[in-house]
Amino acid sequence: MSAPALIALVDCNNFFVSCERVFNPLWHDRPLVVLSNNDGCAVARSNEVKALGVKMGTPWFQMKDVARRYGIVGLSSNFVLYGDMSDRVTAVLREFSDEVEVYSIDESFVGLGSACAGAESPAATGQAMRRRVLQCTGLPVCVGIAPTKTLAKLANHIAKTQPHFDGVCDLSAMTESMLQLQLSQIEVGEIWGIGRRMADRLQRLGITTAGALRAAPLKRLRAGFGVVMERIVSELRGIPCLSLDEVEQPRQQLIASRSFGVPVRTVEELGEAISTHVSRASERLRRQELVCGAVHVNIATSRFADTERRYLNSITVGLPEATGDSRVLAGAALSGLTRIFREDCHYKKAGVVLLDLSPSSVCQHRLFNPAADDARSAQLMVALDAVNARYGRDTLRLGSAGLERRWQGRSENRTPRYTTNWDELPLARA
DNA sequence: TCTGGGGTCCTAGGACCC
DNA sequence: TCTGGGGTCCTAGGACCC
Repeated sequence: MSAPALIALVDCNNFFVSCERVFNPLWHDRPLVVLSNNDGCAVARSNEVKALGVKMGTPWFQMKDVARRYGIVGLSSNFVLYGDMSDRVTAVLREFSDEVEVYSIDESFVGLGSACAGAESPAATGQAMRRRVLQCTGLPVCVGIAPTKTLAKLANHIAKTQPHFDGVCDLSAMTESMLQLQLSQIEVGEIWGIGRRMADRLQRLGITTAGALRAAPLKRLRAGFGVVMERIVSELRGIPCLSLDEVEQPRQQLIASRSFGVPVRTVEELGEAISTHVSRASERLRRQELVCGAVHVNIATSRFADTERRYLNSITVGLPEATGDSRVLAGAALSGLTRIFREDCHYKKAGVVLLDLSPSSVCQHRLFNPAADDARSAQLMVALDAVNARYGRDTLRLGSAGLERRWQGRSENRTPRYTTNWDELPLARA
């Protein structure tokens, strides 16, 4: 059997910040953050800002003092620009290999089967990629090379954090003892697929590093953590469980959501916002040549509102026929909103509800690929319709009970709860 | 005053059927 | 007092990712 083909993970360094620097050299030496929508919080940080200890997702207003003291520049995000830069990086990578899986806006997996032909080593190919991407786009990238995706991610982490690797780390070139030494220095939470919760659980079992997880008994982990963990551990051992997907799959859902900058006080405003969301979503839907079979509307008060009562409710409206027609989708979304309100007795009594809180709304579309199995789509759509017709408001109640449990499970000191009962909300009356 | 906006996959458990 | 078992489909929720 031949050695498994190698995979490279090519990841742009501080991607959004680097994109901004390409177009404004003045910012090369300044500590920089790129901010989320409404300039809410930091979604990208330059190395200088990272060194100051500013965490990903820190709200801008909370770092204003630090920003003033150290001259941090905060920039509004420009996702059209980042998408364009991302496409350029992908185009360069395709010069090296036919097997390119665009994993996210700033990283791609690249199959090195053909890319290494004629090259002195996989690492040399990685260096060539770095030079070429920098030359063509101005963006710095790091490359991690390994026999599996999970190891390639860790290799990339090593390339980024240990300067003597010069931006390229090939784990397949290491001896077993060198590999184990590297992995034993990486916290278990750094592994791709291990989030905070899993990391906590593993740490309680004494498994604190990637090396320890790699050496832990597979069967016990499978029993305790499920199939996802089994795959991660196998991948750490060099057994590929996640294939390279070069062909982009159509989306299964498409979400348009925004937090409101100001409190929304009337149902009418909410309705207008939902129409706007639907129209944005439909536009993307059509651009991706998809149709959708159901519309999901979710409204919630601000997660940060300092009030005892929080409101969160949602509804799924199935469509008789999959469509991308924004008028039909808006109609479905608004009927969902109406239904949420109709099922509240307070609304019925008062006629008008004024929300004196700051809600955010989400509009979500479940999509079906028209080129795929139509019968399956139809069945699913009918099923969604059937569910809503059968259970009506009970569906909502079940949902809210689950959320309540979840919320209580997460907060230790105080247990504010979500309610779907308007009577429990501090509402201004019309 | 101000706290992002997208996505995916897996599993438990209920409804329903034979 | 007795109270099948196996199967499918579906949803909500939980976990993760960037």
